[in-house]
Amino acid sequence: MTSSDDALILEQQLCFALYNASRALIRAYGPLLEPLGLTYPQYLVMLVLWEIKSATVKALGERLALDSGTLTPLLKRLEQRGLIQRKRDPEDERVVRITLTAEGQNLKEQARSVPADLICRTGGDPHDSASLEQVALLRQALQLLTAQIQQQSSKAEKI
Amino acid sequence: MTSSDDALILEQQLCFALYNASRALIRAYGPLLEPLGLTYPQYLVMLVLWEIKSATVKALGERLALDSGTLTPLLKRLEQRGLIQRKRDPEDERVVRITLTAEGQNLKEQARSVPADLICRTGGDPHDSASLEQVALLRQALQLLTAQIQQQSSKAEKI
DNA sequence: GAAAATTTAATTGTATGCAATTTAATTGTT
DNA sequence: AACAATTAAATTGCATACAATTAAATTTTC
Repeated sequence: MTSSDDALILEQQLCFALYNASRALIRAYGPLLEPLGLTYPQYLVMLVLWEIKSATVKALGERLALDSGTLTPLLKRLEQRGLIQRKRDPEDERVVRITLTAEGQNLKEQARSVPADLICRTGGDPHDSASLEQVALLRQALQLLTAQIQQQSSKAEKI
Repeated sequence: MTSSDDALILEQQLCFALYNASRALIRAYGPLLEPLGLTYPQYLVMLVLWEIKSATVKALGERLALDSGTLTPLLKRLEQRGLIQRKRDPEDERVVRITLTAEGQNLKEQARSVPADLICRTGGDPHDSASLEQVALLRQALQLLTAQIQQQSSKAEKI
C-alpha cells in the first residue's frame, strides 16, 4: 500500500466519523422517542414547532435543511397522528402553514426530559458542567463546519 | 418561554448539529462521487474493499455499522455495476464473501483525488497543516463520542 | 447424534433524504 | 391585461437506514 492510500482509509475520513456518530446518536434517541411516538426527524420538526408555534413548510425546510420531498410526507404523518394541522394560507395559496394541535402542544411536556436523558445515554452527566461544555464545543465546531460547507457549495453552484 | 425550554431549542442540540453536518458533507461529496458512479454509502463500502481486498457481509457491516438490510441491496447494486463479486463461502454457506472485480480495483485510481477535493469543498486547504489538524481533531472527537454512545447503548441492552 | 441455540444473510415493511419534475399560484415585465 | 419568470408544495423515483422476521447453515449441548 502506498502512502497516497492513507487518505482513502475509512477511519481517516471526517465524513465517515460524522456519518457514523450521527447515526449512532440518532439510534440512541430511538428508545427515548418511542414513548412519544416520534421518529427522530419528526422530533426535529416538533422542536421547531414547540419553539415558534407555527411555520410554513418552506421555513421548516430552511431551519432543518430538508426539502418538500422529505417534509411533505413527514408532515402528513404528523397530521395523521393528530399532532399538527396543515392549512393553505388564504393570502397565498402556494404556502402551507403548519400549526400545532392541542395534542401536539401537550407532547412538549413529555419531551422535556429527552435532552438530559440523551446526555446520560452518551455516557455524560447532565449535571456536570464539564460534560456540557464538551458537548457545546463539539456542537459549535460542527455548526462552523456546516456553515463552511454550505458557503462553499453555494459558491460552487454559481460556476 | 421558561428556561427549561432552552434544552429543546433545535440549535442547542448536538444531535441536530451532527445530523446537519453529516448530511451537508455527504451532499458535498455528491459532485465528486457522481463521476465514479457511486453513492456515498457505496463509496464507503468501496473504501473498505480497496483497503482489505475482500470481506464478508458481516465484516463490512461491523466496520460501517450497517446491517444486512442495508448492505444486501447496496451490494447487489455494486455487483450489477460490475465493481464487486458476491459469493457464498464453500466452507460456511451462511457467509457471503465480497471481492473486488478488476473494474472495482481500477476505480480506486479515480477515487484517489476525492479526499483532497472534498477538503477544498469545505473551504479548507489540503496543503495547510492547520486545516488538516483541525479536521483530525474534530474527527477524533467524533470517534470518541461514537464509541461512548455504542458503549452506553450496549450497556443499556443488558438491562 | 438429534434437538436446541446461534449465526449469517436475505427479506419485509416503514420512514427518511434528495434530485428532478410537475402543478398551481403569484409576481414581474412589457 | 397578457405573458414570462419565479415561487411553494407536491409528486416521482431511487437509494438508503433500520427494526423485525425469515431461512438456511453451523455449533452447542445434552
